[in-house]
Amino acid sequence: MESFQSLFDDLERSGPVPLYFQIARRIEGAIESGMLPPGTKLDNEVKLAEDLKLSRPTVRRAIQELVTSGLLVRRRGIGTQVVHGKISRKVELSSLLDDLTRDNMNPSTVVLLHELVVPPGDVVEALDLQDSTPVLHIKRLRLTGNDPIALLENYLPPELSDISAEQLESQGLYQLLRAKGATMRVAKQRIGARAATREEGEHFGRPAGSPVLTMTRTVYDNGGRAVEFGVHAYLPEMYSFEMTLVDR
Amino acid sequence: MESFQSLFDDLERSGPVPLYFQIARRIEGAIESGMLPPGTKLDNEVKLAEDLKLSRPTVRRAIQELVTSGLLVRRRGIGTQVVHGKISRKVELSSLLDDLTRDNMNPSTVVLLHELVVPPGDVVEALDLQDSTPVLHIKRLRLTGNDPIALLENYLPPELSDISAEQLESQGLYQLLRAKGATMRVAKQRIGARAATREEGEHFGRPAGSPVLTMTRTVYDNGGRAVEFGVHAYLPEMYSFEMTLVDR
DNA sequence: TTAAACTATTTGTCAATACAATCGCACGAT
DNA sequence: ATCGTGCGATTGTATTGACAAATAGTTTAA
Repeated sequence: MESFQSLFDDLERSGPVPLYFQIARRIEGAIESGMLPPGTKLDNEVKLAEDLKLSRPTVRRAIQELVTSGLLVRRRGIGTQVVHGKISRKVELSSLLDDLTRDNMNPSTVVLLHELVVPPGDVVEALDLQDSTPVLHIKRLRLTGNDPIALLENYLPPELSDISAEQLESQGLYQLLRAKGATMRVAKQRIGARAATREEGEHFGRPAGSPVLTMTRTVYDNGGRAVEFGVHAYLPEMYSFEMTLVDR
Repeated sequence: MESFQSLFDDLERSGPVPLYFQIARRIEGAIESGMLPPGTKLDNEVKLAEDLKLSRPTVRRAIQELVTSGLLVRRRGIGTQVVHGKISRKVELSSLLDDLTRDNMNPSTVVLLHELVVPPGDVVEALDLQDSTPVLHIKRLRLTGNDPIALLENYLPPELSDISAEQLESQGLYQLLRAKGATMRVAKQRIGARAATREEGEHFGRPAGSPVLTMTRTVYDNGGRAVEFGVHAYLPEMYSFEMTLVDR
């Protein structure tokens, strides 16, 4: 609709951050801050490119990023609009701890188990292990304030098994893995539900058999090697998965 | 690694299907058929473009599609590889009926409720309704063979409320909506768990209070207008959500 | 009056090119 | 033997240019 050139004033044209990314971030910010309310029509790509003194493909790529993530909708002959309906953060390859920290939920972690074990069959398959070298098996209770929210069970491959229980209480697992140089590029996960075990019930302060939300996830690095295998149980009153889907 | 030029023989250069899309589909097919096993290195973009007699941006866009959907991994200086680990179909803006049909699960539908109602508050909000015009409220039981799998409750906005119970038993809701010209571009959904109500328990053949997996979804069309609002309960022994996440 | 045809606008697709950044590896210096 | 250094290979970013296709609105014709 209008011109928002001011939004794009100080683009770093020679910095390490790609131009298309800088633009995408600013538009995203403008949408989330309410400066661009739902339904707003963006300037057309040609004009935008002229205003920003950039090429059309660069502008187009920035817009594409936001279309793919569900913030914008493009229609040929019409233009580009901010999506109606409040769109929330999608499911990302992020850690529960990061999510809770970002939302100021005051998260903490209690390590319940920390041992090296010979991997059971399902873990061998999930991590695609070649032999029976012991792997690190951990079980953690995640809380927000004093309220339990999830019981997290994880297996780590031998080369990433030198993590201490103390480290796990002070930092998130993904933080630690990243610090060790693991990349975490692709994850496969399954979300389901089942009745709580007695152990889960005790930690959650609920009777055994009450419903829990479950998520099992295997994370792979750049080279396709498994980095982590996790079986998580969430207290459904406290947590659920929210996501935005876009049809392309 | 090798040359797969044969894969790309008869590209329709002047048809209505974009070239990058044709290429992406063929690579996808080659991966799923096992012709390109996990870890296989694709030819580099420049060579691929030469072989196909296309520009590099076009080839690159085809590859980009598959990277975004988690089938390929690209690394600068290294090349493009087929992702390790069997990657499954991600959560898509698809209907349960389509999924079950594709997997030969012999699905069927029983319409339990079909009525016009003045929309309750949460529905007004979800569908972003301006007045209290009655909306269609339906409740369906979805089965595979003779086994119940889900209880589906939906609300449709007034302009899409002329759908009969008979139509719903023979076709999927999304099929019907599409036939009415609705587009369904973006969806926002939440996956959680809770205890089954008495009604759910009866339909599922389980005691009330046993765990159910829940999904609430609002679907929007091109213009950002809400097309459908659904509250679904799944029998967790029969169904779960599987998805692949890619970090970009 | 109504329907068809045209037009302006805007995104979609594709090409050809240039240079930058990163990675693995071989080679060489210490 | 080990640690850098440099080089080739490959993807990442960005520009410019051209034409196609879809949409909404306007004008024209029946």
